[in-house]
Amino acid sequence: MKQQEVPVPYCDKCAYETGSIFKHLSPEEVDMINFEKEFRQYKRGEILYNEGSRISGFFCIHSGIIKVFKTGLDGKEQIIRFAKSGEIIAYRSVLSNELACTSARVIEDCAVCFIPSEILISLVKSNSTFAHELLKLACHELGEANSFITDIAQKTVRERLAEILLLLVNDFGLDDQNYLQIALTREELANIVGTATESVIRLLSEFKNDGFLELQGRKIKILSTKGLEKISNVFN
Amino acid sequence: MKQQEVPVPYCDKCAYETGSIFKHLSPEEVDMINFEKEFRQYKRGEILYNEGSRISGFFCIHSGIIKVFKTGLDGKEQIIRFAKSGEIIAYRSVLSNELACTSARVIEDCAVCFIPSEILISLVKSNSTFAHELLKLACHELGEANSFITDIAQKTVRERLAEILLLLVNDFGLDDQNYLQIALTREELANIVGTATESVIRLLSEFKNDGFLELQGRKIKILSTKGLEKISNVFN
DNA sequence: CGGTACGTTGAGTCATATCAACCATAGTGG
DNA sequence: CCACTATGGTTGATATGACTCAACGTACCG
Repeated sequence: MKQQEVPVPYCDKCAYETGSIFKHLSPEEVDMINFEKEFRQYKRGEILYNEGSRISGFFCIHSGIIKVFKTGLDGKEQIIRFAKSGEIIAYRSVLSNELACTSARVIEDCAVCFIPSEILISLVKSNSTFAHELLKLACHELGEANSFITDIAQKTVRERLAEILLLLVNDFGLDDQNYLQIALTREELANIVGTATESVIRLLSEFKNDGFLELQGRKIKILSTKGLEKISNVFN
Repeated sequence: MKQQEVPVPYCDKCAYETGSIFKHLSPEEVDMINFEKEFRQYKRGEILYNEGSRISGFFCIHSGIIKVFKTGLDGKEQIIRFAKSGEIIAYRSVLSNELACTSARVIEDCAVCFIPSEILISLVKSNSTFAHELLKLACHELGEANSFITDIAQKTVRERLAEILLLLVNDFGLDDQNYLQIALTREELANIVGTATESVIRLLSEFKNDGFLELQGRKIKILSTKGLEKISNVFN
Protein backbone atom coordinates (compact mmCIF):
# COMPACT_ATOMS: atom_id res chain seq x y z
CA MET A 1 0.00 0.00 0.00
CA LYS A 2 2.27 2.72 -1.23
CA GLN A 3 1.30 6.26 -0.54
CA GLN A 4 3.46 9.00 -1.89
CA GLU A 5 3.80 12.42 -0.37
CA VAL A 6 3.51 14.45 -3.54
CA PRO A 7 1.62 17.66 -4.08
CA VAL A 8 -1.97 16.51 -4.41
CA PRO A 9 -3.31 17.43 -7.82
CA TYR A 10 -6.91 18.46 -8.04
CA CYS A 11 -9.00 15.31 -8.45
CA ASP A 12 -12.03 16.12 -10.52
CA LYS A 13 -13.44 12.59 -10.41
CA CYS A 14 -14.98 13.01 -7.01
CA ALA A 15 -16.71 16.21 -8.05
CA TYR A 16 -20.44 16.56 -8.35
CA GLU A 17 -20.45 17.76 -11.96
CA THR A 18 -18.60 14.80 -13.45
CA GLY A 19 -19.87 11.63 -15.01
CA SER A 20 -18.91 9.60 -11.98
CA ILE A 21 -21.30 8.28 -9.39
CA PHE A 22 -20.57 11.38 -7.30
CA LYS A 23 -22.57 13.61 -9.59
CA HIS A 24 -25.61 12.70 -7.55
CA LEU A 25 -24.19 14.28 -4.44
CA SER A 26 -24.74 17.81 -3.24
CA PRO A 27 -21.79 20.22 -3.21
CA GLU A 28 -21.70 19.87 0.58
CA GLU A 29 -21.50 16.09 0.37
CA VAL A 30 -18.71 16.34 -2.20
CA ASP A 31 -16.89 18.70 0.13
CA MET A 32 -17.15 16.11 2.86
CA ILE A 33 -15.64 13.45 0.58
CA ASN A 34 -12.87 15.77 -0.49
CA PHE A 35 -12.09 16.46 3.14
CA GLU A 36 -12.04 12.79 4.16
CA LYS A 37 -10.47 11.20 1.11
CA GLU A 38 -6.86 10.32 0.70
CA PHE A 39 -5.04 10.78 -2.57
CA ARG A 40 -2.73 7.94 -3.58
CA GLN A 41 -0.55 7.00 -6.50
CA TYR A 42 0.40 3.49 -7.53
CA LYS A 43 2.76 2.03 -10.13
CA ARG A 44 2.14 -0.90 -12.44
CA GLY A 45 2.10 -4.15 -10.54
CA GLU A 46 1.20 -2.71 -7.16
CA ILE A 47 -1.72 -4.12 -5.21
CA LEU A 48 -4.56 -1.90 -3.99
CA TYR A 49 -6.19 -4.56 -1.87
CA ASN A 50 -6.13 -8.30 -1.48
CA GLU A 51 -8.79 -10.96 -1.66
CA GLY A 52 -9.91 -12.05 1.78
CA SER A 53 -8.94 -8.84 3.53
CA ARG A 54 -11.33 -6.58 5.39
CA ILE A 55 -11.62 -3.34 3.53
CA SER A 56 -11.78 0.00 5.28
CA GLY A 57 -12.79 2.04 2.28
CA PHE A 58 -13.25 2.11 -1.44
CA PHE A 59 -11.31 3.61 -4.34
CA CYS A 60 -12.26 6.11 -7.00
CA ILE A 61 -9.92 6.01 -9.98
CA HIS A 62 -8.59 9.38 -11.08
CA SER A 63 -6.26 8.07 -13.79
CA GLY A 64 -4.69 4.79 -14.85
CA ILE A 65 -6.11 1.30 -15.17
CA ILE A 66 -6.68 -1.36 -12.55
CA LYS A 67 -7.55 -5.01 -12.92
CA VAL A 68 -9.89 -6.64 -10.44
CA PHE A 69 -9.39 -10.38 -10.21
CA LYS A 70 -9.97 -13.51 -8.18
CA THR A 71 -7.27 -16.03 -7.45
CA GLY A 72 -8.36 -19.54 -8.28
CA LEU A 73 -6.69 -22.90 -8.48
CA ASP A 74 -2.89 -22.95 -8.45
CA GLY A 75 -2.93 -19.18 -8.04
CA LYS A 76 -4.28 -18.67 -11.55
CA GLU A 77 -5.96 -15.29 -11.80
CA GLN A 78 -9.44 -14.79 -13.17
CA ILE A 79 -9.89 -11.18 -14.19
CA ILE A 80 -13.37 -10.00 -13.25
CA ARG A 81 -13.25 -6.49 -14.59
CA PHE A 82 -11.11 -3.44 -15.24
CA ALA A 83 -11.57 -0.04 -13.67
CA LYS A 84 -10.51 3.21 -15.25
CA SER A 85 -10.86 6.95 -14.72
CA GLY A 86 -14.10 7.88 -12.95
CA GLU A 87 -14.97 4.38 -11.83
CA ILE A 88 -15.05 3.00 -8.31
CA ILE A 89 -13.81 -0.33 -6.96
CA ALA A 90 -14.11 -2.25 -3.72
CA TYR A 91 -17.53 -0.75 -3.07
CA ARG A 92 -19.02 -4.24 -3.18
CA SER A 93 -17.21 -5.41 -0.07
CA VAL A 94 -17.92 -2.15 1.75
CA LEU A 95 -21.64 -2.26 1.05
CA SER A 96 -22.16 -5.97 1.64
CA ASN A 97 -19.92 -5.79 4.68
CA GLU A 98 -18.07 -8.87 3.52
CA LEU A 99 -14.37 -9.61 3.11
CA ALA A 100 -12.96 -8.62 -0.27
CA CYS A 101 -13.84 -11.33 -2.79
CA THR A 102 -11.28 -10.02 -5.26
CA SER A 103 -7.85 -8.42 -5.42
CA ALA A 104 -6.96 -5.30 -7.37
CA ARG A 105 -3.66 -4.68 -9.13
CA VAL A 106 -2.42 -1.77 -11.21
CA ILE A 107 -2.17 -2.32 -14.96
CA GLU A 108 -1.26 1.24 -15.85
CA ASP A 109 0.21 3.66 -13.30
CA CYS A 110 -2.65 5.28 -11.55
CA ALA A 111 -3.84 7.95 -9.18
CA VAL A 112 -6.79 7.15 -6.97
CA CYS A 113 -8.76 8.55 -4.08
CA PHE A 114 -9.28 6.30 -1.11
CA ILE A 115 -12.54 7.05 0.66
CA PRO A 116 -13.35 5.52 4.08
CA SER A 117 -16.23 3.05 4.31
CA GLU A 118 -18.17 5.16 6.79
CA ILE A 119 -18.51 7.92 4.23
CA LEU A 120 -20.07 5.59 1.70
CA ILE A 121 -22.43 4.07 4.22
CA SER A 122 -23.50 7.44 5.57
CA LEU A 123 -24.15 8.78 2.07
CA VAL A 124 -26.29 5.74 1.30
CA LYS A 125 -28.27 6.53 4.43
CA SER A 126 -28.61 10.25 3.87
CA ASN A 127 -28.92 10.59 0.10
CA SER A 128 -31.54 8.32 -1.42
CA THR A 129 -30.76 9.36 -4.98
CA PHE A 130 -27.15 8.35 -4.44
CA ALA A 131 -28.29 5.05 -2.93
CA HIS A 132 -30.49 4.44 -5.93
CA GLU A 133 -27.61 5.18 -8.30
CA LEU A 134 -25.37 2.78 -6.43
CA LEU A 135 -28.11 0.18 -6.73
CA LYS A 136 -28.27 0.83 -10.44
CA LEU A 137 -24.53 0.39 -10.67
CA ALA A 138 -24.47 -2.84 -8.69
CA CYS A 139 -27.46 -4.23 -10.58
CA HIS A 140 -25.91 -3.30 -13.90
CA GLU A 141 -22.69 -5.10 -12.96
CA LEU A 142 -24.77 -8.06 -11.91
CA GLY A 143 -26.31 -8.16 -15.37
CA GLU A 144 -22.88 -8.07 -16.95
CA ALA A 145 -21.69 -10.86 -14.68
CA ASN A 146 -24.67 -12.97 -15.74
CA SER A 147 -23.81 -12.46 -19.40
CA PHE A 148 -20.23 -13.37 -18.76
CA ILE A 149 -21.21 -16.56 -16.96
CA THR A 150 -23.33 -17.58 -19.93
CA ASP A 151 -20.54 -16.80 -22.37
CA ILE A 152 -17.88 -18.71 -20.49
CA ALA A 153 -20.22 -21.64 -20.04
CA GLN A 154 -21.38 -21.84 -23.65
CA LYS A 155 -18.94 -20.22 -26.03
CA THR A 156 -15.64 -21.56 -27.30
CA VAL A 157 -12.34 -19.96 -26.34
CA ARG A 158 -12.09 -18.60 -29.87
CA GLU A 159 -15.46 -16.87 -29.62
CA ARG A 160 -14.73 -15.52 -26.18
CA LEU A 161 -11.37 -14.08 -27.16
CA ALA A 162 -12.91 -12.22 -30.09
CA GLU A 163 -15.67 -10.96 -27.83
CA ILE A 164 -13.25 -9.79 -25.15
CA LEU A 165 -11.22 -7.88 -27.72
CA LEU A 166 -14.38 -6.08 -28.84
CA LEU A 167 -15.28 -5.39 -25.26
CA LEU A 168 -11.86 -3.86 -24.65
CA VAL A 169 -12.25 -1.73 -27.76
CA ASN A 170 -15.56 -0.57 -26.39
CA ASP A 171 -14.25 0.19 -22.90
CA PHE A 172 -10.85 1.67 -23.72
CA GLY A 173 -11.11 2.72 -27.33
CA LEU A 174 -8.58 2.89 -30.13
CA ASP A 175 -5.94 5.54 -30.73
CA ASP A 176 -5.59 7.35 -34.05
CA GLN A 177 -3.78 4.36 -35.53
CA ASN A 178 -6.43 1.91 -34.37
CA TYR A 179 -4.28 0.56 -31.57
CA LEU A 180 -6.21 -0.71 -28.58
CA GLN A 181 -5.77 1.76 -25.72
CA ILE A 182 -5.00 -0.88 -23.15
CA ALA A 183 -1.91 -3.07 -23.21
CA LEU A 184 -2.26 -6.48 -21.63
CA THR A 185 0.11 -9.41 -21.47
CA ARG A 186 -0.98 -12.60 -23.22
CA GLU A 187 -1.37 -14.13 -19.79
CA GLU A 188 -3.73 -11.35 -18.73
CA LEU A 189 -5.82 -11.84 -21.86
CA ALA A 190 -5.94 -15.54 -21.05
CA ASN A 191 -7.06 -14.72 -17.53
CA ILE A 192 -10.02 -12.74 -18.79
CA VAL A 193 -11.08 -15.29 -21.37
CA GLY A 194 -10.49 -18.18 -19.03
CA THR A 195 -7.99 -20.17 -21.03
CA ALA A 196 -4.26 -20.94 -21.29
CA THR A 197 -1.72 -18.35 -22.36
CA GLU A 198 -0.63 -20.50 -25.29
CA SER A 199 -4.18 -20.68 -26.58
CA VAL A 200 -4.44 -16.89 -26.61
CA ILE A 201 -1.16 -16.65 -28.52
CA ARG A 202 -2.28 -19.15 -31.12
CA LEU A 203 -5.69 -17.59 -31.58
CA LEU A 204 -4.31 -14.05 -31.80
CA SER A 205 -2.00 -15.13 -34.57
CA GLU A 206 -4.91 -16.81 -36.33
CA PHE A 207 -6.87 -13.57 -36.10
CA LYS A 208 -3.80 -11.82 -37.51
CA ASN A 209 -3.62 -14.25 -40.42
CA ASP A 210 -7.31 -13.67 -41.03
CA GLY A 211 -6.50 -9.97 -41.33
CA PHE A 212 -8.57 -8.88 -38.34
CA LEU A 213 -5.68 -7.41 -36.37
CA GLU A 214 -1.95 -6.73 -36.23
CA LEU A 215 0.35 -7.43 -33.32
CA GLN A 216 3.19 -5.23 -32.07
CA GLY A 217 4.14 -6.83 -28.79
CA ARG A 218 1.41 -5.96 -26.36
CA LYS A 219 -0.13 -3.37 -28.61
CA ILE A 220 -2.97 -4.72 -30.70
CA LYS A 221 -4.03 -2.92 -33.84
CA ILE A 222 -7.64 -3.63 -34.70
CA LEU A 223 -8.23 -3.91 -38.44
CA SER A 224 -11.72 -5.38 -38.58
CA THR A 225 -14.24 -5.23 -35.77
CA LYS A 226 -16.71 -6.75 -38.24
CA GLY A 227 -14.55 -9.81 -38.53
CA LEU A 228 -14.22 -10.13 -34.78
CA GLU A 229 -17.95 -9.73 -34.37
CA LYS A 230 -18.53 -12.55 -36.80
CA ILE A 231 -16.18 -14.81 -34.87
CA SER A 232 -17.57 -13.86 -31.49
CA ASN A 233 -21.23 -14.56 -32.23
CA VAL A 234 -22.14 -11.42 -30.30
CA PHE A 235 -25.71 -11.47 -31.45
CA ASN A 236 -26.36 -14.75 -29.70
CA MET B 1 -48.80 -15.39 -17.15
CA LYS B 2 -51.40 -17.53 -15.46
CA GLN B 3 -53.27 -15.98 -12.61
CA GLN B 4 -55.73 -18.11 -10.77
CA GLU B 5 -58.74 -16.76 -8.93
CA VAL B 6 -58.33 -18.74 -5.77
CA PRO B 7 -58.86 -17.58 -2.22
CA VAL B 8 -55.68 -15.67 -1.45
CA PRO B 9 -53.83 -17.35 1.41
CA TYR B 10 -52.05 -15.12 3.84
CA CYS B 11 -48.57 -14.47 2.48
CA ASP B 12 -46.18 -14.10 5.37
CA LYS B 13 -43.14 -13.51 3.18
CA CYS B 14 -43.92 -9.87 2.60
CA ALA B 15 -44.31 -9.25 6.32
CA TYR B 16 -41.95 -7.13 8.30
CA GLU B 17 -41.12 -9.76 10.90
CA THR B 18 -39.85 -12.42 8.52
CA GLY B 19 -36.37 -13.20 7.33
CA SER B 20 -37.07 -11.67 3.95
CA ILE B 21 -35.81 -8.31 2.76
CA PHE B 22 -39.11 -6.81 3.89
CA LYS B 23 -38.21 -7.11 7.54
CA HIS B 24 -36.53 -3.74 7.22
CA LEU B 25 -39.80 -2.02 6.41
CA SER B 26 -42.16 -0.35 8.82
CA PRO B 27 -45.60 -1.89 9.41
CA GLU B 28 -47.10 0.95 7.36
CA GLU B 29 -44.79 0.23 4.44
CA VAL B 30 -45.64 -3.45 4.59
CA ASP B 31 -49.30 -2.51 4.56
CA MET B 32 -48.71 -0.53 1.40
CA ILE B 33 -47.05 -3.53 -0.24
CA ASN B 34 -49.85 -5.82 0.86
CA PHE B 35 -52.35 -3.42 -0.64
CA GLU B 36 -50.55 -3.07 -3.95
CA LYS B 37 -49.24 -6.58 -4.46
CA GLU B 38 -50.88 -9.25 -6.52
CA PHE B 39 -50.93 -12.87 -5.45
CA ARG B 40 -50.25 -15.40 -8.19
CA GLN B 41 -49.80 -19.13 -8.53
CA TYR B 42 -47.79 -20.90 -11.19
CA LYS B 43 -47.29 -24.53 -12.13
CA ARG B 44 -44.05 -26.27 -13.06
CA GLY B 45 -42.84 -25.13 -16.46
CA GLU B 46 -44.64 -21.79 -16.50
CA ILE B 47 -42.71 -18.62 -17.22
CA LEU B 48 -42.77 -15.67 -14.83
CA TYR B 49 -40.98 -13.30 -17.16
CA ASN B 50 -38.88 -13.44 -20.26
CA GLU B 51 -35.41 -12.21 -21.11
CA GLY B 52 -35.50 -8.97 -23.06
CA SER B 53 -38.88 -7.87 -21.79
CA ARG B 54 -39.53 -4.70 -19.85
CA ILE B 55 -40.54 -5.61 -16.36
CA SER B 56 -43.26 -3.79 -14.51
CA GLY B 57 -42.59 -5.26 -11.11
CA PHE B 58 -40.71 -7.85 -9.13
CA PHE B 59 -41.63 -11.12 -7.48
CA CYS B 60 -41.41 -12.31 -3.92
CA ILE B 61 -41.55 -16.08 -3.64
CA HIS B 62 -44.02 -17.41 -1.10
CA SER B 63 -43.55 -21.09 -1.87
CA GLY B 64 -42.10 -23.26 -4.60
CA ILE B 65 -38.86 -23.01 -6.56
CA ILE B 66 -38.00 -20.91 -9.57
CA LYS B 67 -35.00 -21.07 -11.87
CA VAL B 68 -33.55 -17.86 -13.26
CA PHE B 69 -31.66 -18.40 -16.50
CA LYS B 70 -30.23 -16.80 -19.60
CA THR B 71 -30.76 -18.21 -23.05
CA GLY B 72 -27.51 -18.53 -24.95
CA LEU B 73 -26.43 -20.10 -28.20
CA ASP B 74 -28.89 -22.45 -29.88
CA GLY B 75 -31.37 -21.71 -27.13
CA LYS B 76 -29.30 -23.53 -24.53
CA GLU B 77 -30.18 -22.30 -21.05
CA GLN B 78 -27.62 -21.15 -18.54
CA ILE B 79 -29.11 -21.27 -15.07
CA ILE B 80 -27.97 -18.24 -13.08
CA ARG B 81 -29.65 -18.97 -9.79
CA PHE B 82 -32.63 -20.48 -8.03
CA ALA B 83 -35.14 -18.60 -5.93
CA LYS B 84 -37.14 -20.13 -3.13
CA SER B 85 -39.46 -19.07 -0.33
CA GLY B 86 -38.71 -15.59 0.99
CA GLU B 87 -36.46 -14.56 -1.88
CA ILE B 88 -37.10 -11.94 -4.52
CA ILE B 89 -36.41 -12.04 -8.26
CA ALA B 90 -36.44 -9.54 -11.09
CA TYR B 91 -35.41 -6.74 -8.76
CA ARG B 92 -32.22 -6.32 -10.78
CA SER B 93 -34.06 -5.13 -13.89
CA VAL B 94 -36.39 -2.93 -11.89
CA LEU B 95 -33.59 -1.17 -10.04
CA SER B 96 -31.21 -0.80 -12.98
CA ASN B 97 -34.12 0.19 -15.19
CA GLU B 98 -32.91 -2.21 -17.85
CA LEU B 99 -34.68 -4.90 -19.82
CA ALA B 100 -34.74 -8.28 -18.14
CA CYS B 101 -31.39 -9.99 -18.70
CA THR B 102 -32.79 -13.35 -17.65
CA SER B 103 -35.95 -15.43 -17.83
CA ALA B 104 -37.64 -17.16 -14.89
CA ARG B 105 -39.40 -20.51 -15.02
CA VAL B 106 -41.09 -22.57 -12.34
CA ILE B 107 -39.28 -25.69 -11.17
CA GLU B 108 -41.68 -26.55 -8.37
CA ASP B 109 -45.25 -25.24 -8.30
CA CYS B 110 -45.15 -21.91 -6.62
CA ALA B 111 -47.08 -19.05 -5.12
CA VAL B 112 -45.63 -15.59 -5.48
CA CYS B 113 -46.47 -11.97 -4.87
CA PHE B 114 -46.04 -9.59 -7.76
CA ILE B 115 -45.15 -6.10 -6.57
CA PRO B 116 -45.15 -3.13 -8.97
CA SER B 117 -41.84 -1.42 -9.78
CA GLU B 118 -42.96 1.94 -8.42
CA ILE B 119 -43.35 0.48 -4.95
CA LEU B 120 -39.78 -0.79 -4.94
CA ILE B 121 -38.38 2.48 -6.24
CA SER B 122 -40.36 4.56 -3.80
CA LEU B 123 -39.27 2.40 -0.87
CA VAL B 124 -35.64 2.78 -1.95
CA LYS B 125 -36.19 6.53 -1.91
CA SER B 126 -38.03 6.72 1.39
CA ASN B 127 -36.40 4.03 3.51
CA SER B 128 -32.63 4.22 3.57
CA THR B 129 -32.23 1.09 5.67
CA PHE B 130 -34.20 -0.84 3.09
CA ALA B 131 -32.06 0.65 0.32
CA HIS B 132 -28.93 -0.37 2.16
CA GLU B 133 -30.26 -3.90 2.57
CA LEU B 134 -31.03 -4.11 -1.12
CA LEU B 135 -27.50 -2.94 -1.80
CA LYS B 136 -26.19 -5.66 0.47
CA LEU B 137 -28.28 -8.20 -1.39
CA ALA B 138 -27.15 -7.05 -4.84
CA CYS B 139 -23.52 -6.82 -3.75
CA HIS B 140 -23.66 -10.25 -2.19
CA GLU B 141 -25.06 -11.72 -5.40
CA LEU B 142 -22.31 -9.95 -7.27
CA GLY B 143 -19.74 -11.68 -5.10
CA GLU B 144 -21.35 -15.04 -5.81
CA ALA B 145 -21.37 -14.31 -9.52
CA ASN B 146 -17.66 -13.53 -9.38
CA SER B 147 -16.94 -16.84 -7.69
CA PHE B 148 -19.00 -18.66 -10.24
CA ILE B 149 -17.16 -17.00 -13.11
CA THR B 150 -13.86 -18.11 -11.64
CA ASP B 151 -15.11 -21.65 -11.14
CA ILE B 152 -16.46 -22.04 -14.63
CA ALA B 153 -13.30 -20.58 -16.09
CA GLN B 154 -10.88 -22.69 -14.11
CA LYS B 155 -12.45 -25.86 -12.81
CA THR B 156 -13.22 -29.04 -14.68
CA VAL B 157 -16.80 -30.15 -15.30
CA ARG B 158 -16.27 -32.89 -12.73
CA GLU B 159 -15.23 -30.40 -10.05
CA ARG B 160 -18.06 -28.04 -10.89
CA LEU B 161 -20.72 -30.73 -10.77
CA ALA B 162 -19.58 -31.84 -7.33
CA GLU B 163 -19.53 -28.24 -6.18
CA ILE B 164 -23.01 -27.53 -7.53
CA LEU B 165 -24.39 -30.56 -5.75
CA LEU B 166 -22.93 -29.27 -2.49
CA LEU B 167 -24.35 -25.86 -3.19
CA LEU B 168 -27.78 -27.35 -3.75
CA VAL B 169 -27.48 -29.30 -0.50
CA ASN B 170 -26.65 -26.04 1.20
CA ASP B 171 -29.50 -24.06 -0.36
CA PHE B 172 -32.27 -26.64 -0.31
CA GLY B 173 -31.16 -29.15 2.27
CA LEU B 174 -31.70 -32.89 2.60
CA ASP B 175 -34.79 -34.71 3.80
CA ASP B 176 -34.69 -37.31 6.58
CA GLN B 177 -33.38 -39.90 4.14
CA ASN B 178 -30.65 -37.61 2.84
CA TYR B 179 -32.43 -36.93 -0.41
CA LEU B 180 -31.70 -33.56 -1.94
CA GLN B 181 -34.78 -31.34 -1.51
CA ILE B 182 -34.77 -30.12 -5.07
CA ALA B 183 -35.41 -32.32 -8.07
CA LEU B 184 -33.76 -31.26 -11.32
CA THR B 185 -33.57 -32.92 -14.69
CA ARG B 186 -30.13 -33.95 -15.92
CA GLU B 187 -30.42 -31.21 -18.48
CA GLU B 188 -31.06 -28.62 -15.78
CA LEU B 189 -28.04 -29.82 -13.83
CA ALA B 190 -26.02 -29.51 -17.03
CA ASN B 191 -27.34 -26.00 -17.51
CA ILE B 192 -26.07 -24.93 -14.12
CA VAL B 193 -22.67 -26.55 -14.46
CA GLY B 194 -22.30 -25.39 -18.05
CA THR B 195 -21.85 -28.72 -19.77
CA ALA B 196 -23.69 -31.31 -21.85
CA THR B 197 -26.49 -33.47 -20.45
CA GLU B 198 -24.57 -36.63 -21.26
CA SER B 199 -21.58 -35.44 -19.29
CA VAL B 200 -23.72 -34.91 -16.20
CA ILE B 201 -25.18 -38.40 -16.56
CA ARG B 202 -21.77 -40.00 -16.85
CA LEU B 203 -20.31 -38.06 -13.94
CA LEU B 204 -23.29 -38.71 -11.68
CA SER B 205 -22.94 -42.41 -12.27
CA GLU B 206 -19.23 -42.13 -11.51
CA PHE B 207 -20.05 -40.40 -8.24
CA LYS B 208 -22.51 -43.21 -7.55
CA ASN B 209 -19.85 -45.84 -8.20
CA ASP B 210 -17.53 -43.95 -5.87
CA GLY B 211 -20.22 -44.28 -3.21
CA PHE B 212 -20.85 -40.57 -2.81
CA LEU B 213 -24.50 -40.66 -3.82
CA GLU B 214 -27.41 -42.78 -4.97
CA LEU B 215 -29.76 -42.04 -7.84
CA GLN B 216 -33.52 -42.59 -7.92
CA GLY B 217 -34.59 -40.84 -11.07
CA ARG B 218 -34.41 -37.15 -10.31
CA LYS B 219 -34.02 -37.66 -6.61
CA ILE B 220 -30.41 -37.65 -5.50
CA LYS B 221 -29.46 -39.24 -2.20
CA ILE B 222 -26.28 -37.73 -0.79
CA LEU B 223 -24.10 -40.29 0.94
CA SER B 224 -20.84 -38.42 1.37
CA THR B 225 -20.53 -34.64 1.28
CA LYS B 226 -16.91 -35.18 2.30
CA GLY B 227 -16.30 -37.10 -0.89
CA LEU B 228 -17.97 -34.43 -2.99
CA GLU B 229 -15.94 -31.73 -1.26
CA LYS B 230 -12.76 -33.58 -2.10
CA ILE B 231 -13.75 -33.81 -5.75
CA SER B 232 -14.90 -30.22 -5.96
CA ASN B 233 -11.75 -28.59 -4.59
CA VAL B 234 -13.95 -26.17 -2.63
CA PHE B 235 -11.07 -24.82 -0.61
CA ASN B 236 -9.44 -23.45 -3.72
C1' DC C 1 -51.40 -47.78 -26.92
C1' DG C 2 -48.85 -44.47 -29.29
C1' DG C 3 -46.56 -40.22 -28.07
C1' DT C 4 -43.49 -37.25 -25.81
C1' DA C 5 -39.96 -36.11 -22.69
C1' DC C 6 -36.29 -37.77 -20.21
C1' DG C 7 -32.43 -40.88 -19.26
C1' DT C 8 -28.54 -43.89 -20.59
C1' DT C 9 -24.69 -45.76 -23.09
C1' DG C 10 -21.16 -46.18 -26.68
C1' DA C 11 -18.13 -44.53 -30.25
C1' DG C 12 -15.71 -41.07 -32.55
C1' DT C 13 -13.95 -36.39 -32.87
C1' DC C 14 -12.06 -32.08 -31.75
C1' DA C 15 -10.88 -28.10 -29.21
C1' DT C 16 -8.04 -27.00 -25.80
C1' DA C 17 -4.71 -27.97 -22.07
C1' DT C 18 -0.31 -29.49 -20.99
C1' DC C 19 4.50 -30.06 -21.43
C1' DA C 20 8.78 -28.77 -23.26
C1' DA C 21 12.04 -26.22 -25.69
C1' DC C 22 13.55 -22.01 -27.29
C1' DC C 23 13.81 -16.92 -28.36
C1' DA C 24 13.56 -11.87 -27.22
C1' DT C 25 13.96 -8.22 -24.18
C1' DA C 26 15.12 -5.57 -20.43
C1' DG C 27 16.90 -4.78 -16.05
C1' DT C 28 20.69 -5.89 -12.65
C1' DG C 29 24.95 -6.19 -10.46
C1' DG C 30 29.75 -7.21 -10.56
C1' DC D 1 30.26 -3.38 -20.48
C1' DC D 2 28.95 -7.94 -20.21
C1' DA D 3 27.22 -12.12 -18.34
C1' DC D 4 23.10 -13.12 -15.60
C1' DT D 5 18.49 -13.55 -14.59
C1' DA D 6 13.70 -12.88 -14.96
C1' DT D 7 9.77 -12.24 -17.59
C1' DG D 8 7.12 -12.65 -21.42
C1' DG D 9 6.30 -14.56 -26.00
C1' DT D 10 6.28 -18.28 -29.45
C1' DT D 11 5.98 -22.82 -31.46
C1' DG D 12 5.51 -27.82 -31.73
C1' DA D 13 4.17 -32.31 -30.07
C1' DT D 14 1.15 -34.86 -27.40
C1' DA D 15 -2.62 -35.98 -24.36
C1' DT D 16 -7.27 -35.79 -22.99
C1' DG D 17 -11.56 -33.89 -21.27
C1' DA D 18 -15.62 -33.00 -22.93
C1' DC D 19 -18.89 -32.57 -26.86
C1' DT D 20 -21.50 -34.53 -30.47
C1' DC D 21 -24.06 -37.90 -32.68
C1' DA D 22 -26.73 -41.80 -32.63
C1' DA D 23 -29.23 -45.52 -30.87
C1' DC D 24 -31.99 -47.27 -27.54
C1' DG D 25 -34.34 -47.76 -22.98
C1' DT D 26 -37.80 -46.00 -19.66
C1' DA D 27 -41.69 -43.80 -17.80
C1' DC D 28 -45.48 -41.23 -17.61
C1' DC D 29 -49.74 -39.34 -19.85
C1' DG D 30 -53.88 -38.66 -22.28
